[in-house]
Amino acid sequence: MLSRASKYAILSTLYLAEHASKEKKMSVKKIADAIDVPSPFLAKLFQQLVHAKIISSVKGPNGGFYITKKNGDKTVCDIIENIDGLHKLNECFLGLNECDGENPCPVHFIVEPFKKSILGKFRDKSILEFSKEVADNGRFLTLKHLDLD
Amino acid sequence: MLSRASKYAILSTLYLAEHASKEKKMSVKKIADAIDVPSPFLAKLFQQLVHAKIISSVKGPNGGFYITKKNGDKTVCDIIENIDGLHKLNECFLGLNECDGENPCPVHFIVEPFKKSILGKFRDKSILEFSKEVADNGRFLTLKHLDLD
DNA sequence: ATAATAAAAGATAATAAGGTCTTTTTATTT
DNA sequence: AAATAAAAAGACCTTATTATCTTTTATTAT
Ligand code: FES
Ligand code: FES
Repeated sequence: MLSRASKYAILSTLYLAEHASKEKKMSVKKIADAIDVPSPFLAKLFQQLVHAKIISSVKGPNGGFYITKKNGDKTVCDIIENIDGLHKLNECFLGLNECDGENPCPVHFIVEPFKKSILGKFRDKSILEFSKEVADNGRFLTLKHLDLD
Repeated sequence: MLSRASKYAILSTLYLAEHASKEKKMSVKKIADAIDVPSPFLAKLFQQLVHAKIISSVKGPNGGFYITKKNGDKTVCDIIENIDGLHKLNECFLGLNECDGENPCPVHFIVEPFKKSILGKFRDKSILEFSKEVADNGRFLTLKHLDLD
């Protein structure tokens, strides 16, 4: 449904929201290591996100990426829109050209509410709210295999 | 979530279930044309499905593919399992290595019930039942752009 | 000013997914 | 028996995605 690129971008942005700030910027390398994402690839993705004003960046020593209040109002939806395009969230589960009630596939009426629900969450919650939720629940959104024992 | 290959395989098999029988076998070409799927690609997919005894085939003149009662008891789940592998239906929506309640991502509790529900449908309904449902509702499961006016 | 640091930009490479083509085998019809 | 039709098998090509590398530019600390 989402490309790996979008997933990387989402996880990394949430990580950034939780761990960086204007005062404590973070380099791609650090973030990439933390959540186990290929760092040159992430660099590309972050470029796009800066362009879309979803995150901020400063070059040079002590530079790096961070998230301002204003950035934080952006949504996961905005990330997806900029990396994959929103249509990726609205495709028919079985690949029909149109996903709607007019000529629905056999699972449409299961898929439709799910899509509505997830799109809603991605659109209505800001990135900061998402990241707060993650932190409050003590979650680690990393691709690294963690041994949590 | 599902690869295009799986989607093609599912749509084509449902088409086959509705339109072919031991007495009226169908060639790849015909099916591919009907639902607008690349025919050599479909041929490959059908090979795998025959191997997995999900559909049947006979070579030579008036040969082709068809579905027996026994085939018809197979499920969409079986198709997915043979083309993509079932794990494709159980991945984390945001790409985490494990999708479970232990370290869930922010959308896990929306995704989880959806996955359960769709997996249930794919596992409990036979291909014949699915295809009957499609026929009864007068649906066309094709990738061709239909002008339904 | 200079050196160092980190992002931006763009070119390039590797891999995987999707798609096609050719030859072989098997069954059917004439 | 010969011709033909269709699937099986496998090699091959194309495109998109994922990933990396190199150069340039901006910023900061010395
Ligand atoms: S038509 Fe297939 S999911 Fe909506
Ligand atoms: S952990 Fe992300 S969907 Fe289950």
